Amino acid sequence: MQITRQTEYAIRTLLELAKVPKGEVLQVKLISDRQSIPVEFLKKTVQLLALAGLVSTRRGTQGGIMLARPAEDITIADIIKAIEGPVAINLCLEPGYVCPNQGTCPVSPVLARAQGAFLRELQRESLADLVKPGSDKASLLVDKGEEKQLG
Amino acid sequence: MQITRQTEYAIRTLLELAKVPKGEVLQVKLISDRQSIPVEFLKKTVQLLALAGLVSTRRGTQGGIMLARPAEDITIADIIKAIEGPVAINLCLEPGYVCPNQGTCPVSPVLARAQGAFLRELQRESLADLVKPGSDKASLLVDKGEEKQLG
DNA sequence: CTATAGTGGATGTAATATATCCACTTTGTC
DNA sequence: GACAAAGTGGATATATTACATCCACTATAG
Repeated sequence: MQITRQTEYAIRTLLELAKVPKGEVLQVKLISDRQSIPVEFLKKTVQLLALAGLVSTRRGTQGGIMLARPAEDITIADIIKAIEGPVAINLCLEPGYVCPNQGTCPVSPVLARAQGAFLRELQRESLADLVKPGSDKASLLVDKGEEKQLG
Repeated sequence: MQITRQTEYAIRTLLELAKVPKGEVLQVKLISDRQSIPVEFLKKTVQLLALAGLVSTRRGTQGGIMLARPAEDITIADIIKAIEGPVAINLCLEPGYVCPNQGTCPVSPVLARAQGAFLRELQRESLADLVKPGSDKASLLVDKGEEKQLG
């Protein structure tokens, strides 16, 4: 019930890229230093991001990586999906899965709605929104409180 | 980014309990048969549910387990929490965690909101709602479609 | 041609999820 | 009171996944 550390690395990486003027590249090594991410591991992560079409890469001296599309068009949902594959909060929501309880199971609809709400929320803000200062940091506390209310 | 199988076992177990007349118990063994859950594993699971105050247990012959509170007062969010502990979609949302990037990190607010939306959705329906027939099974397909739209 | 930087495969390690075994306690019934 | 049924709890095993490292390779700017 958590995004993986690799996904978090990916998010932080893309945020770094989003902060850089369009067209410029950043070296993976540099990002790994800034964000304290093991280089070799970050390299793998970047490959997944490239495969998903979120970053493009340039080899050789002066090489590096950059966003493959405008920061306005990338959301955290995209990043999670790039690293972890399609989001499926439970096995029964995985694409192609056929539930043995075909329609009699009342749980999957609920999980599906919750997952939908989750993704919808993540799609509301782009990387561009996130890197521009003065956003809504206060909401963190609010929502954390709500989580506490649960238990 | 998935609930564990154990959590799903727990959900299915509580649904079984919710279907039974109030005050009656079900044996763990019986539930494990009906739901094809390894008995020994289910026993552990039930212990967690009991610890969380979701089921109460009766030992000895004629023993078994039952809901510890009305089915109207139990949601899937409660069950997830009982088995997996407090929901924290990412490390930085875990209770007591202090982010090294204290307030400069734009990600946690977004994740927190998404997680909030997720939990809120799960809290909208109780076990009682789920076991009564004729609910909203159609929404499954709708929300799955939306997930596809993402990729 | 050489240093730089991404590519890709193999491998290792740790953590977690899943499951099993078994000895023990409680309790209803004969 | 003995016995069987049923939950309790600890130890252990296995599988899967997450996380990480190593290294040989390829492309490219200067």
